[in-house]
Amino acid sequence: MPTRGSTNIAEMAEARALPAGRNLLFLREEELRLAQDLLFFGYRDFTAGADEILATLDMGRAHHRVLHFVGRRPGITVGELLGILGITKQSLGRVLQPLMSDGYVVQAPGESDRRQRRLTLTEKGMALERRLFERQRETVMRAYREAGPAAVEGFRRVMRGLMGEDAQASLARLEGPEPEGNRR
Amino acid sequence: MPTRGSTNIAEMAEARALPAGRNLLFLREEELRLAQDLLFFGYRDFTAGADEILATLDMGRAHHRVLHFVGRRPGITVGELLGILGITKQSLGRVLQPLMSDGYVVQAPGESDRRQRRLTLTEKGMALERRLFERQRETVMRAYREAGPAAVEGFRRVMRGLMGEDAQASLARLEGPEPEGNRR
DNA sequence: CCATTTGGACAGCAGTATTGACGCATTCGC
DNA sequence: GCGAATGCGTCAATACTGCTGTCCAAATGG
Repeated sequence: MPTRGSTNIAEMAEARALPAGRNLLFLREEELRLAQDLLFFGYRDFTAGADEILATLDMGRAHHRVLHFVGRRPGITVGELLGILGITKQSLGRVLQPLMSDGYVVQAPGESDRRQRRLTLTEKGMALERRLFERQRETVMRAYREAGPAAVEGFRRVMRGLMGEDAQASLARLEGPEPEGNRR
Repeated sequence: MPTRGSTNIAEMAEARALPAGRNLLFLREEELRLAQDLLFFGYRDFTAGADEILATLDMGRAHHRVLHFVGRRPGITVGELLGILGITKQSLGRVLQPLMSDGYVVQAPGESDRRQRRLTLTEKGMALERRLFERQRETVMRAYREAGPAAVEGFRRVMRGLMGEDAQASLARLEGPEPEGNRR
């Protein structure tokens, strides 16, 4: 039973014996381990700043996500938001209700379909979203500046590739043009 | 009260009026919004595959992280692990205890300092870690292949930049050489 | 008119993380 | 050698986010 450094994972020893050249068809052991580490640390620290602000308001990341996506798509319906976030109606309800009763978000019936509740940030909601946004801007701006424009483009390409089809579709919709007269 | 596309965030209209050229000193509004979206969707989908496997074993991401870092640093002490994960002793205890009692991880007193509990994966632990690893390899490999080697390098640079100092130090230690005879 | 869609609401459960306090064994420093 | 510091485990209470399941109301659309 191994208890020390070089364990008996055969593949690991094998992978380490390979030359340093990149072989993207067979992702080397160390390359993936590094990707795992980078994503863990990077995502954690990316969210850390906003989390601090949110904690003072008795909110969490889920609240931020709602503020973010409602801010990005004013007039979004509950159903669309659920699709983007990938959570259940009940989970959304628990963060959306407080956001509305605290005056960060307002809802209005859809014009063509009055079952819908179109969500919009209030002035208060925009102010908070902007505060969180500015906090994260510092983090991302520093990373982008240090890495350079070419690296930024590469970062975007890889992150897109990590997404599943659903997320890529959601992102395309977010980036895309505003739907006609907000009628979804 | 705005309910439609162009809200009254003055900066947004201003930013959108700028030419497309990158200005890294002043990160344009849309660039950061995109970064936020990419990180949210990308990280979520990156972890989704492993999460499925973990759910069948009544485990969560926290268990995976322990398996990952103990696998990366066999003989790591509890304190070092706490430093890397950035969580409290209590939180770690709740996932580490089950992992030990289920035979995924074993602990042994340190040789030079017997207060320490050095953690190591068992065969069973290595097998599970590998299974989770292989699942994520598919996701990352696809993203890397589609993006290309240059993009991968850029991705790494940006992710490193997102990390705070502590995380960068932790990562350097993980990537760095095995400490002498495992004596920390 | 009725099935479907959209959304709200209630109850209960699980996983992850927190703070604070206490206890024990071991090691370090003077 | 002895007190202080370190490494670790544990108890209790709490918060946030997600899940499942059930039920209900309003509006839409054949």
